[in-house]
Amino acid sequence: MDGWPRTEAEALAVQAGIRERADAVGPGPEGVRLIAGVDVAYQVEGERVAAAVVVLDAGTLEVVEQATAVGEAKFPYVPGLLAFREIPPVLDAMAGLSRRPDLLVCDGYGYAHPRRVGLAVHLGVLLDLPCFGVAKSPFLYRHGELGPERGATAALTDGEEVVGRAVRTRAGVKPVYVSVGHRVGLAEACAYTLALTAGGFRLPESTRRADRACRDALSRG
DNA sequence: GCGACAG
DNA sequence: ATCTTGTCGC
Repeated sequence: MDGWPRTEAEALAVQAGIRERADAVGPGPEGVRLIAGVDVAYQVEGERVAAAVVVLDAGTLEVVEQATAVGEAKFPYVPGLLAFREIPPVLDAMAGLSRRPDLLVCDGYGYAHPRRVGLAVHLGVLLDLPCFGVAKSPFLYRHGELGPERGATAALTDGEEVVGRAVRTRAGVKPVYVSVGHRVGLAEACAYTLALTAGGFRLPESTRRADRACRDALSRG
């Protein structure tokens, strides 16, 4: 990672450029066969980080391939600048894949971001791959009530603007927060989220697998 | 200015 | 994110 930002000011400038390159949420990719989950784990004290990309068969949700990478964190955690901390190790892991996924699912936000350049937008643009994010908390945003059944949704808003959707992936359990990243529409991202949680867990199978993989990689290597 | 704040 | 065992519940 050569010209990676080192200061917040540099990161903000990079974000502005990424936002300009972000694809205006079109209809999305056709014939998606490979869906990849992305996640990063950190070590308590040190700078060590581990990233994992796990590729699933879109039809069966079985793991097709996975790659991990361990290294040193190159940016601190700053709300709104999470991408600068997570992307370097993720790109390293991506380089280890033999096949290019058709769609990426990130653990965090995309468009639902103070400047509309969350992790899923940033990663999608850099790799030029369809990408969206699924977060576990609403961050700065709000949403109305949604039914208790699996599949219920409510708009996630920032003032008047809809930035994503709260999606109940499991009956009676706290919803997940889906937002668009790059080259995928919100409705489609939500549909993929439900398909990826058909197994009964709150989080997408893709991020569950990636979460486990990067933790293992961190504890071993 | 102060606190809150995806992971 | 991470520090953390057992435990209550379907």
